[in-house]
Amino acid sequence: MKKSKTKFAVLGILSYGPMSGYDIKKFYEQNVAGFWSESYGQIYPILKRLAEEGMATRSIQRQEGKPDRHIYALTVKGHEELQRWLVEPTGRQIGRHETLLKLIFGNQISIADNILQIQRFLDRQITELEEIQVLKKQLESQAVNNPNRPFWQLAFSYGEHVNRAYIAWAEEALATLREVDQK
Amino acid sequence: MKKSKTKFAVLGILSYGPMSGYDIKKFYEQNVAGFWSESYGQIYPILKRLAEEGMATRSIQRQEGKPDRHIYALTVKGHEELQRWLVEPTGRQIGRHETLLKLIFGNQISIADNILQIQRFLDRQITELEEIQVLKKQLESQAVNNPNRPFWQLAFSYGEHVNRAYIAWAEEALATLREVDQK
DNA sequence: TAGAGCATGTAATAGGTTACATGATTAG
DNA sequence: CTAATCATGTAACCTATTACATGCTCTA
Repeated sequence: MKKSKTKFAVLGILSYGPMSGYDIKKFYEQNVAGFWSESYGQIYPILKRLAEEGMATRSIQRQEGKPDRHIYALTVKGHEELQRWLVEPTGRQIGRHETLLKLIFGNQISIADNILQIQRFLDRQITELEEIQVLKKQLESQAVNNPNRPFWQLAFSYGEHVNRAYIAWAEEALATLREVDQK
Repeated sequence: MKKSKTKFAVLGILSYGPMSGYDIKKFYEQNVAGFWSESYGQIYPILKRLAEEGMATRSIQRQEGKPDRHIYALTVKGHEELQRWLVEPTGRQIGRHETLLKLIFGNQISIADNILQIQRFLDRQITELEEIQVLKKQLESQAVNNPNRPFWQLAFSYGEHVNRAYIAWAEEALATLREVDQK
């Protein structure tokens, strides 16, 4: 049986403090776009289940002119479940990397088209690196006493390392292909 | 509507030459373990569909003592469909990186447990880097005239770059956490 | 003699996205 | 006046993995 990690992604940000499903979605979109995502279709049913299982409590916050907010807070049981997962060994991940998949079939298209694809990849990675650096600066200026801060710094540092590697590889690959093209 | 790339992964290796569903599975397991995977539950139905749509032809190869092999070969139509996808811009990928997800909740467990998780990650990346280098050496010694070879070299080079970045980050992160631990 | 490799295939199930429904407010 | 933001939730749909069925041969 394959196991979903969405439950833990939800328990995890609830450890930052009580929040709503809407907040959770926003959190993943705005801060973790690089390495995680969740959709409403997953978040809301799981929040409901967590409340039923005693992992979280639900309270309703009324608002004027806006819909009510359903605020979920971690219980001790939910917190223990989160910790159990956090210390558990993480299995090997096999992502699906479309650009690389296309690359190994590169002989079926022209060198120029291959160059174009890698150029697009490179551009995207440059943009992403800039995004990471903006988030990193934001973190550095605020939240000085936030106990989660050192972990976020490590996460952004990860993003920088990996993105720089992507960029270095793409530049090398472009140089190689341009050489092949001229022969 | 979300689009599956399995179809193109299948068309793609058929461009290397006619082969069976079993071969395709083995191919992805043995050569591309790092960035792609496919299961029989996807491969066989898709091969059937490709044959029905005129993207591939099927022939049966009888064997003694072993089951028959159903060999699929690309048609012109299949080849065109593959090329169409290969030149198409690739959208931004949002992978799900479990180690990083755990990291941003690191404040919920001890520093020692965080170190253990990153150490496991580091060990895995070192193993993977070695695997990539074995595959790279294999490629260098054989297949000198294979037109796909340069693309495979780029793919392995990608693997090396990214894995080295993983390793560099993990070592840095471990050093940082060990410092925090001593304070 | 148990298990792995060869080989094809399907059914059950799980995982996840997208579109839709609802409805008020605010910014451009 | 249109679109976005706020906010919750569900249904339809697609994607993908796992387990199972079948059955022969070779290796430990």
